[in-house]
Amino acid sequence: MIVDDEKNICELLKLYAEKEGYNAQAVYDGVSALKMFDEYQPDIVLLDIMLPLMDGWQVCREIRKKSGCPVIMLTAKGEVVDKVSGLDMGADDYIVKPFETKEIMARIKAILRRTLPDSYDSKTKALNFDKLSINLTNYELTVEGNKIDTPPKEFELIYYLASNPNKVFTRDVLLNKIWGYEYFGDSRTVDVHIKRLREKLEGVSDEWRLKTVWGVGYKFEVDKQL
Amino acid sequence: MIVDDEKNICELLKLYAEKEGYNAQAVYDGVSALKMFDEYQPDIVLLDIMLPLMDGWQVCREIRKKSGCPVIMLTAKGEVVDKVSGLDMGADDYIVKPFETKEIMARIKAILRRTLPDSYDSKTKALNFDKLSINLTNYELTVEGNKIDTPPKEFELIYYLASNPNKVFTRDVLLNKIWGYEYFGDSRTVDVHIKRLREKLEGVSDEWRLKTVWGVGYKFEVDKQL
DNA sequence: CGAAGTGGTGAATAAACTTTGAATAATTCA
DNA sequence: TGAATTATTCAAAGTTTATTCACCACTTCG
Repeated sequence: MIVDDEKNICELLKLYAEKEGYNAQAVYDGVSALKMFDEYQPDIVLLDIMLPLMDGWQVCREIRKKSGCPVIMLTAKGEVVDKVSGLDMGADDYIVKPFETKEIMARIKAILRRTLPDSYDSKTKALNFDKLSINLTNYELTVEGNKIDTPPKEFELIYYLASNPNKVFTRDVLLNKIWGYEYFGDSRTVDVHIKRLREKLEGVSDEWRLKTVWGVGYKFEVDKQL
Repeated sequence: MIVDDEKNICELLKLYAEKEGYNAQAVYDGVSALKMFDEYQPDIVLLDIMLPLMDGWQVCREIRKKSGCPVIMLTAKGEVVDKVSGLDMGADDYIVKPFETKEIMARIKAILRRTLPDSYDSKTKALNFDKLSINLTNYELTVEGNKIDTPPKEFELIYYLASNPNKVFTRDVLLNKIWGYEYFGDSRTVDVHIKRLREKLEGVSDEWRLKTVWGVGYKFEVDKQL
């Protein structure tokens, strides 16, 4: 997502981003930026500081409140910026205008590499594994292109597990992250959802699986890397 | 992890990092850096470009091959650097010497905020020894990359022992730390678990072993240091 | 309203792991 | 060397944890 009041700059960045294979959306003021952010759920934000309606700092702060999405600040040359307090505030990088488009793209690439899981494809906004694709944008799970019906909870569960492949999550953590509340009484809720997912994904691929870690929890296990 | 051939610089950075509450390790050449990297599994690396034995670029490239760990490059003022190709190569940020310590800390903080899991627990590190890796994040024990099945108690036992290599623990201590309660009556519980671990790890390496300290307890013994 | 889809529960069953006790082996020390 | 102490091993019994199932409650939507 590109936020800058100079439409030309937006245009330029958008073109370059698309040339790199990214999806790009541009908005021209701070308030629209926040709105778009919620709707569009970008993987990264390029954010000018001088903006109508709400300045870049405020926008950055608002974004930080609800998301860890990386933010690159664009600053006009000569603009006095306290880099330290800015970084401290949640921005991930600075670029001074006028900039080298090539440099911006390199920085975006560098940040995304670190930020997103290897299996995430920012072009389609989906997590991809052998024969399986998990797309948060449209809440869709596909196996070799065929849609698999997955109710919300099931979808969120597999999405969460698959965003951190190989990492074990306890049931507690999953309940908190996905169900979003402190869970009372014990129950086999998570297990049942795991079971239902397993049924649906049975025999699809042997490169990944929903694995039980006995006495601990579950993980989305993936064999090969790269 | 701080890598710089000027010990003073290392010292300075280390002091500041520790003031911020981080653990810091310093090494002074590229080869040691890679070695330390495997052992220490840092959360972030500060890496000078000019280094003895192997330069910063090469070190960065090697690190990238096996990990997404963030890397900040330190470049001497006037050093000619192609920022773009550098970022593209896997570095996450640049800092030009002489630097503001405050700025470095802010950047580290910014990167870690994004990089580390929600609840930053420094325990999510892997213990690595010759051919053996013990990874608490995925609850996985691997020997030369191959997973070894280990039930919870066995895993926790070897993890605990291996977190303090060469230190002897009595059965009582182990029972308390791992089983988590005062243990009454005598039993060979610990012994049995040790036995099963030994079976699984038999002949894997001669650089370490689960050693009985007669009349006292057990230790995870490692030959070489560093 | 009623059918279909979704989410959660408790109980039965199954699987995996841990502990125990006893037999055996190794080590220490007098 | 041999008695005493400590460690190892084994398999069976015991325990804990996971899976599954059937069912009920709740929501959604025609």
